[in-house]
Amino acid sequence: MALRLHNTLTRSKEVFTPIEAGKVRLYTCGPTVYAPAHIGNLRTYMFEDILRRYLEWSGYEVTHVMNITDVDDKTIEKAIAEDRDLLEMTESITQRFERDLATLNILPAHHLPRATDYIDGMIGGIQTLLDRGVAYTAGDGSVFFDISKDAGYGQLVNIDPASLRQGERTSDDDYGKDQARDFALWKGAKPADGPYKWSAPWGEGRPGWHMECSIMSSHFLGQHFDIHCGGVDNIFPHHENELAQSRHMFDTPFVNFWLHSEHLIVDGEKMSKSLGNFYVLQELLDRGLTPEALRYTLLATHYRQQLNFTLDKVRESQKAINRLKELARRLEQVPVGHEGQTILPPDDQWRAAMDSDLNISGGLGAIFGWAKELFAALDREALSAPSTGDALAALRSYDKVLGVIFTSSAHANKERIEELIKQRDKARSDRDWSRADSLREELAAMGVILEDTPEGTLWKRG
RNA sequence: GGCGACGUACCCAAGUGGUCCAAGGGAGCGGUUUGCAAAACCGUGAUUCACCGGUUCGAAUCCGGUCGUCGCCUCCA
Repeated sequence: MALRLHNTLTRSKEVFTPIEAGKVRLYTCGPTVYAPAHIGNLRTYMFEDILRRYLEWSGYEVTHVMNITDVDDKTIEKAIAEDRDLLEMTESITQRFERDLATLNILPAHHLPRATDYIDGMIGGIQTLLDRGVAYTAGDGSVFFDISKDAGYGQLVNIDPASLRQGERTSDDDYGKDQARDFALWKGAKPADGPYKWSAPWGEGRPGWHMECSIMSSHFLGQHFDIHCGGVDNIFPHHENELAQSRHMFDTPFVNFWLHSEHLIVDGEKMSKSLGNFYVLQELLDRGLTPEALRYTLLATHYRQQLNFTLDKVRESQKAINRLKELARRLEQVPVGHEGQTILPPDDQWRAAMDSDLNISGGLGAIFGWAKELFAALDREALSAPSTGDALAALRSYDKVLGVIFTSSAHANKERIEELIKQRDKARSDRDWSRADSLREELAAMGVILEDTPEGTLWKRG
């Protein structure tokens, strides 16, 4: 059985074979740091996290690079509007971004290069394209890539290059393109850019937004690497252009697998600021939703399917996670040496599902089906000690990918909650049921659900 | 207009030619358990996979058509 991934380049599932045995070089498109990430952005990073974790779970050594776009129209515009230094602003947003990922238990990339640190490399790349005759300078100091020189142009997005050149939107562009969809490798400096410009042989300005990914990916991963990811909106023009320029800058194939995640929509509609259904992580946490429940919600829908994000779905996710956490707790209590039946973990089912283009629903189905058997055996006190150990180990193993069961996220109000529970336990031992019940209601109002067990009172978030 | 995805029980969702008279999660109902709960367990849920037609011994799964939903094509994950 082998891992198969859907390659946008061929629009089909292909068996994944790394360039270098046992190792995977992975590049994922990171954020443009002009505003905090919204839940839709985070969906894509969650998909990439599952991809990376599953590759690692399968035994690959992964090198993961994510770019930080810290110079483009939006970042410059915002810095100037707020009268802040560009790098100071982008750095603070980048740090918030990293905190958001950590909150959701998304593994940080091994390298997080900032575009502004690689401008010299980008200038060198553009020079190569000029030298090779596939790029040209425009009157204002800009440099454009000539797509008519690229026979493969349009392959990723699946459109005929001829139709692109007949595009009717040519005149929209401020820069002097002489062909419809030629794209900017370098943007000549404009007054609106303020101090944010760099010197190049053909004039002052800044890199076009596709160039950074070619240069930074090749810097860390080589000119030919395994997987490049992003959201579907990146397919065109960003990745198409990145592929075109890389193909001509480098003398090797560029990327073997292009993977793209579908968008997240909210309550059935596209998320947008104008519709007012625009969620940022912190707002969701402020509503009392837990990081684990949000993580589960974002990972439980297959990455090539639109994810309809609703608050109900997050609540369902919380319950699903609670079930697995409860299973772990029960397994930990089985006495050593206990006799009983053997129940094997569903490793084959889990692997078969995940190997099929990361079929997470199938994988979760396997885990929950197995969980049901374990609970039934545990209730009958009929699970053998070896099976218990295997089950716990398997649960920990699956959670290396899922990242929602054995988490120890800091809970707000934890001390207050535990104090109230202590008072209630006292009331219960005094058989003061009305006081015990009112304390339980008070805790319920805080979103805390109690479980009285022979081993004491447990609590969890609802 | 071009490109693409999708339509499976009350909701979410896997399954892509027979082992499916269709996984799993959530909600519901009845029962066990519990001081009461919670959690867990037992039982209960689609004779059916948007609709119509076709291929086949056999289709949720393949082909054609119809209807519907959504996305990309412009900055956007």
